[in-house]
Amino acid sequence: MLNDRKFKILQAIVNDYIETAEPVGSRTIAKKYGLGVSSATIRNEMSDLEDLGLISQLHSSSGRVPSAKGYRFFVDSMMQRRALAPDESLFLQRMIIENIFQAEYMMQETAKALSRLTNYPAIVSEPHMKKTAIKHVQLVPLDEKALLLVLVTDTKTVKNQVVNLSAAPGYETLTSLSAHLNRHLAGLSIREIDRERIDKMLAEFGENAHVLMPILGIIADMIQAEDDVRVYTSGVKNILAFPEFSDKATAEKIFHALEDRASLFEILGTPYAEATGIQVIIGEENALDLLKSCSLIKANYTIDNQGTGCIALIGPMRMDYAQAVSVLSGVLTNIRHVIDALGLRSNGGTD
Amino acid sequence: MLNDRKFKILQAIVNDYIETAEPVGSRTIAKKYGLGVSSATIRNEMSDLEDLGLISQLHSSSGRVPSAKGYRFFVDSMMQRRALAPDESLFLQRMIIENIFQAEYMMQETAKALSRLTNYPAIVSEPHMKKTAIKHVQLVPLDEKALLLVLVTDTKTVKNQVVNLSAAPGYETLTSLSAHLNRHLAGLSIREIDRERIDKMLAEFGENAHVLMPILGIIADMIQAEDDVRVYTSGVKNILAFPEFSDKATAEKIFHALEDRASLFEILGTPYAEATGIQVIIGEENALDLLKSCSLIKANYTIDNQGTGCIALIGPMRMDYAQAVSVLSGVLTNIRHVIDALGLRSNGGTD
DNA sequence: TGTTAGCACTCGCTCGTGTCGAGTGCTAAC
DNA sequence: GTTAGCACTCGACACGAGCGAGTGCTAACA
Repeated sequence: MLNDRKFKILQAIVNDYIETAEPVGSRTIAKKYGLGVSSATIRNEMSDLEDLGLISQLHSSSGRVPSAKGYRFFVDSMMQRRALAPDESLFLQRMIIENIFQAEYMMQETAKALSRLTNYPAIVSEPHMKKTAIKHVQLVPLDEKALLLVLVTDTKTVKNQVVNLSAAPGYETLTSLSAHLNRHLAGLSIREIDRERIDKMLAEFGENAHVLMPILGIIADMIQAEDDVRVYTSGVKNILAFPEFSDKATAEKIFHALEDRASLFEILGTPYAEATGIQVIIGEENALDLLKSCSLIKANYTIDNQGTGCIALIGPMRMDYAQAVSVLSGVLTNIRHVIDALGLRSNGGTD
Repeated sequence: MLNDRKFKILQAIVNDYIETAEPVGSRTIAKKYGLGVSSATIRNEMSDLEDLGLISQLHSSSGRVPSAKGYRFFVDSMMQRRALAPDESLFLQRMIIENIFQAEYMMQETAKALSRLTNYPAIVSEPHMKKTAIKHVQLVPLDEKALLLVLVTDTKTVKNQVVNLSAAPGYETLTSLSAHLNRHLAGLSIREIDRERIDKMLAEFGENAHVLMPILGIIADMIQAEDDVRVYTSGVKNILAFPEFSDKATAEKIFHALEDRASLFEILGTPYAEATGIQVIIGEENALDLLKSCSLIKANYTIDNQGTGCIALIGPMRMDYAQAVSVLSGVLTNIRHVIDALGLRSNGGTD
């Protein structure tokens, strides 16, 4: 499609513009990217590239800027996947070690790592768990009027909540009630707890039957909350560093969108389970108006039978795609390691 | 010190400048704040106010702007404490109800409420717990190679962590080990767990002695983490809305400071336990260079025998002190209610 | 036929100038 | 003590000239 020289010129324009955020002129290319031809020749080639819609001018005597189509071509055909630098790998490895036993912080930490390494805002969503099941329930004494309910789910997350009662049973009683609860509930999802089972449990609870219903209600709430997908961001302030967002109104809009749960899901797109690998969505390709001047780099990861989560980076169209893609890919590998270590059977898309 | 008319003029200048962020001229005051005198008279009075250092001019023909001294006088002598609006009270009350049983989210929610109600960035730090004691320990089975350790402290926070072992004991064993742990550890702080006690426990653990040391190590870590004071922010993006921070470099510096734990503590100031009531720190009165052009409104709250936490709002010097102070005061009352309800014996400073 | 030097042209950027208006300080009159 | 009037200051804004980076076109050259 493009001869070698046009290819190199387009590459030079994209790279230079990513680096400087200034329109790139023919002389700059001739001097800085030594192709062995004069600026006049480059001008002719640039004119052709413009006819192809790969670059464009802001006004009739300015340098050229890559168009969305140009970025697309760059990403698809000439971007060199960069290997992670040693310190980047180290950073990610350390993150695994620190987080492998704390699944609940992992997503937040992943977002932090992404934005730290790339200086772009990062979004990470938890996998959508289709039907969380109870793995273990434990009642822990607190004081005369309260006990603590600890719930472990099959997704290895742990939740706890204080249960206030007019009179809480003592330690021994709670231990035996915990045993009853586990025998009945372990392995069940919330829908499987039917009338019949509750009746049986009420009978076993005997004089403590009055504590059962509040507990079941709280368990239901907890699982409900667990079924809600959480979503984390990090490094949002980095957008202030990009000249394309120097307009305060734009910056504030993006800040706002990245603070709001609903719009975060809009950005990630639903259903986002379909695609595998790392997707690069450039400018106008974004569904959201707000992001038409941004690029989004995202990837899905899947936990078998439990659903798909999403990690993403947002930047200006002029973002460093090579870096962003390689860091995202490294983080994706990390997530898979952690999921495997936790025994959750990862099925994350290859890239 | 000031005659009645000067008083009113200064008040008008401060109020108008807080509202508009534009230097206030004599005609504006004459027209908008009908004092019954002409602009010329007001000009004479303004000249006197400037001699007193209460207001100043940006250049020789601009309107007047309150000086730091002027704001100080305003706050000390003429600010009218505003009552909370019904919807604000409602908002705060609902927040209590939703959070009273989730002490760990309370601080984050408090910060959110503060910034939501005032549109200023908010900072909330947890009280510094001097010596967290163990209230209850529970071991919960997970699978063949792991168990869950749940720790309840005397501050009513609950922590849990997965303990990985080569072979984890079964349910009955864990129940009896939990009982041993509680008998020995309940009521102790980490320093009180001495060699002698550990030896006794090792003896009681019998064939399961090998799990004790990892568990004690993790408990120590948890309490250590609990002794670390956490600090939360909310609404930082609001600074973008103030013209005084329209300079992107300034905005970014503040963003940065409000993201960094260490600088947050610098902002709150240590030791911050001394003062009671709501403090208003204006411009240059701030110790930190970064905040010399900002104002800080803060208050401490104390939990008996456990230490002091801090809540604060940051804004431009031209901030709405009356609103900020009343909202902060309302939130302070809220915190005391929650602390009382949790049985933590509040001792928060009156204001 | 492809490449290059030269040149006219475009257009954003910067800087100086002029005008406008909000605001002040001073003075004289009430 | 208060006010009207007036000269003065100075930032904001608009306008125009000059500059320079960059382009497109053309003619000459290898």
